[in-house]
Amino acid sequence: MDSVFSDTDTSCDLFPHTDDEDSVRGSSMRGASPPPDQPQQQKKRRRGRGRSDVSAQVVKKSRRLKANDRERNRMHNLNDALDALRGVLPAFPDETKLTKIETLRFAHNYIWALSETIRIADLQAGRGGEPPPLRPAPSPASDGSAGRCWSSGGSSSSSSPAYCASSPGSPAAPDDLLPRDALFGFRSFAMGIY
DNA sequence: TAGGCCATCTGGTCCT
DNA sequence: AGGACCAGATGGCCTA
Repeated sequence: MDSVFSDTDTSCDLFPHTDDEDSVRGSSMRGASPPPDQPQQQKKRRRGRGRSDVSAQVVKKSRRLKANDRERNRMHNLNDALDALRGVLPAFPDETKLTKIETLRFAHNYIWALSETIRIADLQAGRGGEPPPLRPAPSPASDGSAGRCWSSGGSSSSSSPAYCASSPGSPAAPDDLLPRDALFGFRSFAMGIY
């Protein structure tokens, strides 16, 4: 049973990457490591059946090249998905592109912030009272790599960030909902700067 | 120049 | 068996 995000081929559906062009057949190789010329192995083998060894090597090499091509394409799909994710995150027009890790962390925090906004709005609509306290942010530390800034400040759970003043809206267009300062504050917050 | 980020290659492992 | 996924290695580019 694959989840909605089950990989394997869904990414290809969402972000069809024309691998034919941009994975320049075989040797685009920017930082490609030089072919691991296995010298000692070359010298060692070659007893007896030379011919079948050669053909086996040819087969092996062509399999490797195909695998390289697939891997390249897979990474391109991954990057396309990352670009799509960047596209729905709030960003200033003149801002430099988020790195991969920044994009993931930002998205993680952004989702949390939006869900908090919705939760608070629902609660307020329900009883018309004071805004409930924010729940603690999900600790990215649990995912292993992120989050050195999250718990350090401790400001996130007590003081209501600026974005909470806005009404919940489409995640696709938070720029429209937030004043620039609030957006910056929110973004800094969501990026883990606070 | 060091450090960060990235693209690519590669071999291993898991899955279908 | 072949493909997808993953992590390590390598080298290029860019910026402080």
